[in-house]
Amino acid sequence: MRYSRPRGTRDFLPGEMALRRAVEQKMRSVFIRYGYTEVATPTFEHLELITAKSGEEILAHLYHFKDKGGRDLALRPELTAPVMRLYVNQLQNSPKPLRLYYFGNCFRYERPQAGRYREFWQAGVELIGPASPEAQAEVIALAEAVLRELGLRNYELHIGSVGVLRKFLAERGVAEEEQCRIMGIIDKGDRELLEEELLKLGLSQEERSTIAGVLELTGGRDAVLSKARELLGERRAALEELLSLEEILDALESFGVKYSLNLGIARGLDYYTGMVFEIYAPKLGAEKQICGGGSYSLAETFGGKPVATSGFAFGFDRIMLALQKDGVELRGDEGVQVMVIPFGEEYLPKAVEIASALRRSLACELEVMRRRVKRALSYASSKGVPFVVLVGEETARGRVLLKHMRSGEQREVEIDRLEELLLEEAGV
RNA sequence: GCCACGGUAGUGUAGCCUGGUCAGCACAAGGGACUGUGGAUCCCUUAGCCCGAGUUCAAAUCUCGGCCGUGGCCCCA
Repeated sequence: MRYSRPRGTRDFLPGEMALRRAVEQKMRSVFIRYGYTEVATPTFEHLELITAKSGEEILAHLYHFKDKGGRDLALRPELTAPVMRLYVNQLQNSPKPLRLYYFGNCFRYERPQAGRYREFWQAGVELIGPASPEAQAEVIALAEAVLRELGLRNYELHIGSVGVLRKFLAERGVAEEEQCRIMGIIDKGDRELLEEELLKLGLSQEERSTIAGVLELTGGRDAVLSKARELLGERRAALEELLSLEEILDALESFGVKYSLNLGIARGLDYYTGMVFEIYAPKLGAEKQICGGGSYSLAETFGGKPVATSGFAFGFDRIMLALQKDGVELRGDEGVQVMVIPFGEEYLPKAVEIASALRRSLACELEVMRRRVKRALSYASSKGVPFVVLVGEETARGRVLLKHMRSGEQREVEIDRLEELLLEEAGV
């Protein structure tokens, strides 16, 4: 009986895995250079952690189950909440700012499609402590730096603020829960339903059209900001949010990041509070969002002291797709550098000895199928192994044959010098 | 949640419309020709009709359902 993969999951073969690791390495390297250190959290968490403040959209697609002790558990649908739980549990008293990065698989029960899987990978960061504009600007700049260093060319950064609207609603006495629901409707883009719901909340015609107007605002910084100020009039709390967004944008100037403003961005997660941003790779079509982030509040939700937090997550699989569509050349690991082949079984022990020695510094494969030299060489050749060490009667003189596969050139060398010669010639 | 198209060895495919040869081919893989030398040739071997029901004397082929895949809508990463 053969078994197929569960729906929406993928197998990664060596070729693809090498590329994924290469991209992952590059991402890590940028995170590290911005001062971030890695954390990891469990693949599953208590259901309540996930349901606490994720939003309906996430809950509808959750993988949840009971374990043998009757506990309600869920596979993580994203990583910000688990990382903040980790922070509240164990890192609250560490020096600020705290910069954490992570990389992990997440699960959502959705209809699979190009760039959308039930198991997918996210890579992201959380910056905990600073509330300053420059801190938030740096988070955006970091996301952009990663994409730039990966060599991605076609992407758009959109910055907005859920704070402006939330404060607008709060000023009108709308409870936080209701705000979340409204933001969810905005996120879905159903403007009719939005109008209806705002009416139910008792908002006046003027207030409703102000909200609709703000949501439409997209484009360059100055135009959007002045229009937004005009629309918001005397609503102080909302204006304050707008001002703090402006400060972030000012800070972003020095980072040299290009963006467009979009006050219609709502985000599907309920924990965002202020600045939000999304990055799109237009070539990916429907699943074009490759990054999402912003400033949020979760520490209190998990029983911690309030603390300023912001972060983002990349959809790793979508980044891979975007790089591919952009024609970015990726180079994976080299693979096997040298293969050791004995001339018959009597030389096998010596071959094992030599391979073991080479493995101190080289990726070395030993012929273990007792194939004829001819077949073994054919294998090495088709696998693209650059060097072969042939172990035979020359061992009596402490020597072996070193063959360069590309040129076909071959010479007798001392076993003791083998590693040194290979390191030299392979340039590794 | 909705819509369209698809599913034949590991991979790529022929056959399906017009049911009826042991389901054909290529590549890959393992072995041999060829007991110390690869990218060549020849031979052999391994390996397949997604699952289930129905129609029929007979189903890879027709019908229905399911599963899976690809893409679109919606939403997210």
